[in-house]
Amino acid sequence: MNDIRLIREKPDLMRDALGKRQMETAPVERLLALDEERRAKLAELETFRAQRNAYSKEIGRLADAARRETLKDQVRVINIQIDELETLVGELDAQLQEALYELPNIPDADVPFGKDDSENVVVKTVGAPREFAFTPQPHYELGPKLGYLDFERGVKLAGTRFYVTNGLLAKLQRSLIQWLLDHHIARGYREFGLPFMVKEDIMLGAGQLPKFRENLYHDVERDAWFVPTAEVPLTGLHMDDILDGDQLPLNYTAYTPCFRKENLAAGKDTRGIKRGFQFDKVEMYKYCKPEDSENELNNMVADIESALTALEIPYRVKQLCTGDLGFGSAKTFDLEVWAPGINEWLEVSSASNVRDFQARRGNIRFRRERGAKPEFVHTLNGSGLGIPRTMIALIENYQQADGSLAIPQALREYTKSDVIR
RNA sequence: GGAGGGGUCGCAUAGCCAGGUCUAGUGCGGCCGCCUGCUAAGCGGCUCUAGGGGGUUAUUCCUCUAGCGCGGGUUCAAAUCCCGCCCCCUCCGCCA
Repeated sequence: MNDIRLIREKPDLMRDALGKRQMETAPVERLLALDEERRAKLAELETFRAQRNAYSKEIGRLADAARRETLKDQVRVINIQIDELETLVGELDAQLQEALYELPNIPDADVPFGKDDSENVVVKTVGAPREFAFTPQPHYELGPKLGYLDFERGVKLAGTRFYVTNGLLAKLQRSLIQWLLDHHIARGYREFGLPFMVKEDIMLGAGQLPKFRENLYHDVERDAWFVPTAEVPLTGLHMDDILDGDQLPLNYTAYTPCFRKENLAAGKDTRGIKRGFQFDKVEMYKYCKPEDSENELNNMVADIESALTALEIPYRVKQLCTGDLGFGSAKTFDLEVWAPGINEWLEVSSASNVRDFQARRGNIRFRRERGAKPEFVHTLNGSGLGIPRTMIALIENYQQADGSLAIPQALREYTKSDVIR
């Protein structure tokens, strides 16, 4: 959510941001009109309330019964006005809120302009794709051949877009999660074990609702929503808090499964384990001071890169252009790994500086020092990493001519073996 | 699932039964000042959040509104009375 005062005072910033994102600017005009009307009515309402407070106080003091009754009558009249105005202001508030929710974050000045994902910019490519002496197989053939990846039983248990792993592949996946967490912890992140369901107001505060309602699983009886990413509970941790400025930045990491309803047509995008209704992810998250967020985004990207480097898989870093930037993000880098079997770059991480967009909505603030006014923190999030796609990269990059898989050096401590066959 | 107790300005508490100087008191903590070789003590003052209006527009300032777990209701007026919900504690029952 953007700052209404900023939009009020500098509407061109918002119009410009929408233009860069290839979006209509009409919502800004509607918002400005709403805001002006709301403030006018609010002033009116508050004047009446001040009047009522004064009269009520006087009634309490008056000894004369007749005069008391006269004043009571006057307040009753005022109360009719107040009721009307309260209803009106309430409606305007709701509309304003809704209008604010519809406006995306303002892209940073250094985000390249572009109309869509075709204009994202590859910032760097690290590691050359491995040369194979044989034709590398896609993971969805290799896995089942090894007997450790079972699509049929996934469907049997939970329907389309689910799968089952077993044996060494299941262990490799668990090892990967554990290694990633330990890797981040060693670089200064604190691990969290989180609920995989959250209440609706946490979803709202994290910005998943109302926008992504149709993509979320939830229990209608209990106000419990399955998390689509650990970013949601990690944001929720400090909602309505006023953090101590000295403690910032806070670097958090957590493993959770992620649940997303995405009704895609069957095809290239849903083949294999690339896009399930449930997937595992290790998430990274930062709360920091506004002046530090740009640098912290670079730090986070470096942290993700160090994981990919240690896993020894070729990757590239892409900066998203204005037209492809996520709704809440001011600046985003995607990290993609090379998958030689399916022959494509796979997004395993997306690291974003959200600035105060999420903090304002979730009311997450900090105080620079005792007595100072609370300010909104900046938040950043990034995957570190998405597990299924990283698994695809591991399986396809580490496959050997005999159909077995080598285990990356970094993970052997966890898997207690160096090959899967 | 049943019975009882509780949720108040950072922390601890008072206020609620008997609605109105509650502008929510007190203690602790914290900040500023005074006093004092130093420290401590003592004395005085200050202490939350959000929003609106006015004045300057760089900050300071003046004023109003709202907030006592959340949401409704009664009333001229609600921390206080009524209804619903949430959370915490104790005990009983059930259960992995």
